[in-house]
Amino acid sequence: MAAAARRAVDPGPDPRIARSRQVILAAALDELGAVGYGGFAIESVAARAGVGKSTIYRHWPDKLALIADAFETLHQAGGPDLAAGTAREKLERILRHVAAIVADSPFSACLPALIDGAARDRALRRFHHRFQAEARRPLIALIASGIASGDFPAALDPELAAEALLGAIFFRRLMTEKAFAPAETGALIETVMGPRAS
Amino acid sequence: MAAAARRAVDPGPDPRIARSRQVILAAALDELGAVGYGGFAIESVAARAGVGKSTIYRHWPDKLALIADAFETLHQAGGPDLAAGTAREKLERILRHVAAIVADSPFSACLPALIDGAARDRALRRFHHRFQAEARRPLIALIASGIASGDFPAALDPELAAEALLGAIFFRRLMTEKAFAPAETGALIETVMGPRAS
DNA sequence: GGTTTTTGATACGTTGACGTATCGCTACGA
DNA sequence: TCGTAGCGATACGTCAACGTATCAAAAACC
Repeated sequence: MAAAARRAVDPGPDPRIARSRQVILAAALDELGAVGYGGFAIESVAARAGVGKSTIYRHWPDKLALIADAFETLHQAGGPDLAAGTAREKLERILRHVAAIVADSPFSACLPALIDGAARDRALRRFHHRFQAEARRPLIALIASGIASGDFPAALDPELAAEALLGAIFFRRLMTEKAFAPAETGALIETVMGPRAS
Repeated sequence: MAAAARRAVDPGPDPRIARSRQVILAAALDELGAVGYGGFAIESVAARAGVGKSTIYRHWPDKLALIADAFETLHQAGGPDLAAGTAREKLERILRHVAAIVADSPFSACLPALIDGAARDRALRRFHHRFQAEARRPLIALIASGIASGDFPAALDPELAAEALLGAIFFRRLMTEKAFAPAETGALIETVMGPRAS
């Protein structure tokens, strides 16, 4: 019980552990972006991280566990401020943020690997879908409230509109060679949500 | 020159060759759908096809060549008839067709593998982008002509509208658990293209 | 300063896939 | 009917990654 008691009191047993986990997870994300889900290799992660292979196996039981943990680190919250402005202005702020992340970020780099992994692994698929559903909930709510306040056309279906807006951004990233630029956000909103009420 | 002369006269040198290629390509597509780009294994394709591994290497130099050929077979042309109807009706016919294919087809099954492969292999990426650009050209043209004829709002950007429509369908397939149903096509069009002019 | 824990290096056996080679068999084609 | 060309099966050597085990050095802790 001495160890348990000490652990209950002591918050950080050894800084080396946290440091190892952190650098390994970062390297694992690099690996996923570079070679994808199917090409992921523990020995390559160890090399990227500048770490012994044994250190990885001390912290994760196997490859799949590390991949799952790495994908989870991808999702730090924190979008733009939504306090001020009209519904349309808030919408534009959200979509610019999404466009920037989808165009260039660790998330963007790992997106093909995430989609592929979700197609192969049931647990990863559930995680992927669950997270995406949460991520677009505020957008749907914003559109719905914008409809209620008369900022957007009443004929709009909030979910479909959100999927069309996000869909355009993701479609560009995944199916074309030119990612969606933040500067196109205004035009996209005008196309999907109708012209700005003057 | 004797062989060349005979080949110029003889259309089908040996039916076994065509048959082998065909069954192997079909098995390769199955494999891509099942295990993806990174998990693709020639020996597994041979087993799926009920064919000796040596037969595959007789027809393709290596794994990547077979993968590339398999992806190309994915793209048979032939959309819906676009002769009759209003622009809106034609649009709905196209999108229903796309939705059906994206929801369930060999293309749909291989889509994650294609996206992942395009992220890893430069040649595959060029092929993917090129084909997708060709595939959405008629849709963009239809939207543009619909705008010109007054069937769609003049404020619409045809390319952005096409990306929003297709984007919603692909987004559903790749980022959510519920694929886009053909029955939702009408609502999607109303949301993105504005309410039906009465 | 001495003990304990984590770490990096390295070696190990195993597995699975690559791509090659060989060899009867069989189906095609004349 | 006979020669040829494509075929399936199988064995082969190679390689890369898996996950395990061991051990001395370094860092953290007290």
